Amino acid sequence: MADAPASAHLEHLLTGLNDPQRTAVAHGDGPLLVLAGAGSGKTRVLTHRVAWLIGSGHARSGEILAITFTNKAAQEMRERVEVLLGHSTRSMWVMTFHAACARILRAEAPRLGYTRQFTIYDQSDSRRLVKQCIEELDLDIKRFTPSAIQHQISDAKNKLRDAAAYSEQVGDYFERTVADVYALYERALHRMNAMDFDDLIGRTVDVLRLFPEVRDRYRATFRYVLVDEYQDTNHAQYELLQQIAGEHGNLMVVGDDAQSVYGFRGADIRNILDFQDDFPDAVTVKLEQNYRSTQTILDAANAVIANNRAQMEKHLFTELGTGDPIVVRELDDEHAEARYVAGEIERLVDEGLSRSEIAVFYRMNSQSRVLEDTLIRREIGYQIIGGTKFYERAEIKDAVAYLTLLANPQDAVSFQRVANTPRRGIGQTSLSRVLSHANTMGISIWEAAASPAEVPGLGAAAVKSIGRFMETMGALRARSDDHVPVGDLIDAVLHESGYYDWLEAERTIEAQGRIENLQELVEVAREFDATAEEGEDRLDVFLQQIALVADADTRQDDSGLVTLMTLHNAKGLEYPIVYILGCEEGLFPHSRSIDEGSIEEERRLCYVGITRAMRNLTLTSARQRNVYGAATYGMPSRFIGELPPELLDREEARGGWAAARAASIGGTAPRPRATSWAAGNTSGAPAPAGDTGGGGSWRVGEDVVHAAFGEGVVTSVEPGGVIVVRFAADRSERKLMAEYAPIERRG
DNA sequence: TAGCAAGCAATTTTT
DNA sequence: TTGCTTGCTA
Repeated sequence: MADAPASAHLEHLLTGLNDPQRTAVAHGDGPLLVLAGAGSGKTRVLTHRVAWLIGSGHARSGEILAITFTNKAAQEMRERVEVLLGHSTRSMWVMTFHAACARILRAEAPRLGYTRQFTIYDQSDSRRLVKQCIEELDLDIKRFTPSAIQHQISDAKNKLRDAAAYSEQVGDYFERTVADVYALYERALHRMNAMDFDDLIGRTVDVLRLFPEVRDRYRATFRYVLVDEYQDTNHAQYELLQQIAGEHGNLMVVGDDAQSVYGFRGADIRNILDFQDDFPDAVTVKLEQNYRSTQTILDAANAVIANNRAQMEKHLFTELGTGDPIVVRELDDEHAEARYVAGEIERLVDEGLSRSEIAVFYRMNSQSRVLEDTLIRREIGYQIIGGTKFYERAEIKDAVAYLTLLANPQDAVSFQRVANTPRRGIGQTSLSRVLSHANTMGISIWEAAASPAEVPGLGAAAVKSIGRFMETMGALRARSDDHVPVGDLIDAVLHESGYYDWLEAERTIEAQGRIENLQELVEVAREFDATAEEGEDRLDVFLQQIALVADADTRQDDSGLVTLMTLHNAKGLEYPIVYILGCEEGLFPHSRSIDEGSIEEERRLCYVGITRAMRNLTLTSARQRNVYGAATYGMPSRFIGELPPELLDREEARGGWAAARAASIGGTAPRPRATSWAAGNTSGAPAPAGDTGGGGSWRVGEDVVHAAFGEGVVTSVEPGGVIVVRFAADRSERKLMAEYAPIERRG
C-alpha cells in the first residue's frame, strides 16, 4: 500500500496527539504493538487509527475488524470513529471477540454440524449441563463440583485443547475424571446444537483451520485487524488473530501488561509480553504520558507495580502537576471504615463536588454491604456496578429460555429450565425420565416430550402435565415460525405460559419488580424489531445478540450517585475521587491469591485501582473485619507498604487498635487468634511494645517469627519503620511495618 | 411434587 | 453473615 496522501483531513486526525500517539496512528502496514499505560489515551489512538486507515485510503470500512472485550467499548469506539470520519461505519466490524465469532459462526457453523439457530449458553447454563454430565457419570458431586470441573473445561478450551487432547495429558485422578465429563459435555452440547462462550472462539478457530477457503475469505476481508485490551486475550483468541491476521500481519494490538487482571479466567499475559517474538518485525510504541492523574498518583502506581517481575518497562508521567498526597487510613473495623468514607463523601459534597465524581472500590462484592448500610442511613445516593445483571435475572433467563427453546428445540437445558416454571406439576423425576428417554432413543427432548405416553415410567399425572405444556409450546412454535416480531412473541410466551399469571398471583413487591423487568425485556425486543432487518431468522439473531450482552443495566453517568464497584469492574474507568477499601493482607491481596502464588495479578489489580483516580486517592484498611460472621484480623496490605511514604498522608485511628479493641469489646473478650497481628499486646498503647520484642530498633540479621509467615531473618531496615524480612518457608522477602507486624524476636 | 429446615461453602468475572 | 443445595416430610 502506498504512503498516505497528505491531506488536510489526515492532518486533522493527527493534531492534538503526542509523538508516540501519532506514530501509532500513522503506522503503515505490518504488526504494531501499542503499550498503553493507564490513562494514556489508548482509545483515542485506536479510534484515530481506524479513521486514519480509512481516510488515508489504506482500507475501506468493510476491511477493518476492530475487536474489544465489552460491548460498551465497541459501541464507544464505533461512535468516536463515526465522529472523526463524519459518516456511518455500518460495514465495519467493531465488536467483541464473542460477537464477531458468533457472526462468523452463524454463517459457517453448518460446516461443523450445527445449524444457524445454535444456542449460546452462558456460564450458568453451561454449569447446569456440566452438572448433569457429572450426575450421568455417577460421580460424587461433592468431590467433583460442577464449578471446579467447568473451570477446568473452560481452561482447556481457552487453550484450544479439546476433550481428546485434554484426556491425553491428564495427570491425576481428578483430571482423568474431568476428561470424562469434558467428553460427555462436548457431546451433549453438540447434540443440543449449543455452544458455550468459549466455544464461540474455539469453534471459529476450528472452522478457520479446517476450511482453508473460509480462512482465506476472512483473511482477504479483514485486511486490518485492531485489538483492544490485548493483555486480556487468551490462547484461543490469540490463535484466532493468527488465523486472520497472521499472514498479512496488519495487526495492531493495544494493551497494558500492568493491567492484566483476568488471568483467572484464562487471559494469558504472555500474549502481550511475547508479541515482539511472535512478530519480529513489529513496531512497538509506548504511551507513557498520562492525561488523567496527578503525578503523586502516578508515582504511587509506578512504585507499586515496580514490585512485579514479569512486565514491560513503562514509566507513567503527567503534566498535570503534583497534586495532593495519597490518604492512607487505618480504621478499627469495617463499620468505622464505612463511616469514614461516608463522612468524607459528605464533606466533599458539602464543598460542592458531585457524588458522581466519587467512586469506591473493593476487592469482594460482599464488602459493599456495610458501606451500603451506612450510605443509606446517611442518605447518600449510590449505585453499584456489577452484581446480578439484567440478563442473569431469573425471570429474564426464564423468558429467554422459552424463546430459545422455540428457536432451538434440541436445547435440553432451556427445556428443563422452563418445563416447570411456572409450576405445572412436571417435577425433577419426570424431567429426568423424559431426558433419558430422549437420550436412549437418540431424539431431542422436545420430540420425547411431544409423546409423553411413550416415555417409560411416567405417571398419568405427569403425562398429562407434559402433554398440556407441549400443546402450549407447539402453538407458540407455530407462531414463531410466522416471523412475528420478537416483542410480540415474548409477550405471547409470557401470557400463554402462565408466567405473568404466576407472578401476579404472588402479590409481592419482588414479583412486581420481576414483571417490570420482563416488560423491559419486551421493550428491548421491540427496539430490536424496529431496527433489525426483515428476515426469517430474526428470533435467532435476537437471541444470539442478547446472549452476548452482559451490561444492559450498567452505569449511568451524571446521575448524582456515588459509584461502588469491585476493583475488577473499575478497569477502564476514571473518577476524580477514589476510595479503595479493605487494603488488608488476606483481603487485598486476597488470601487465595497469596496461596496460589498470583500475587502479581493482585498487584496489577492494585495498580488498576490506583490509576483510576484523577485527583484524590484514599486507601483504607480495617484492623478487624467480620468475614462470614467471624472476626478476622489483618495487617495493612503489603501494597500500602509499597507506596513511597513521602507521597502519603498516613494516620492511624485514634488510640491505636488495641485501645479501640479494649474499649469496644471490654477486657473480658478473648484475645485475637495467633494469626492476628500484634497478638498478645492488649496493653492499650499502639504497638511499640518492647516486652514482646515487637518494636524497638531492628538490626539486619536478627531472627524473627511472624504469626502468619513463620520464621525469617531481617535483611534490611528502611526508613519509616519498615523492615524487610526474608522468610524461611517460601524464601520470600516481605516488607513489614516493624511496629505493627505480628513479629517477635526469635530465641 | 412442593415446601421447609438444616447444612455448607464462601474471590475477582469484559462474553 | 448470607445464599444456595440437599434431604426430609406433608
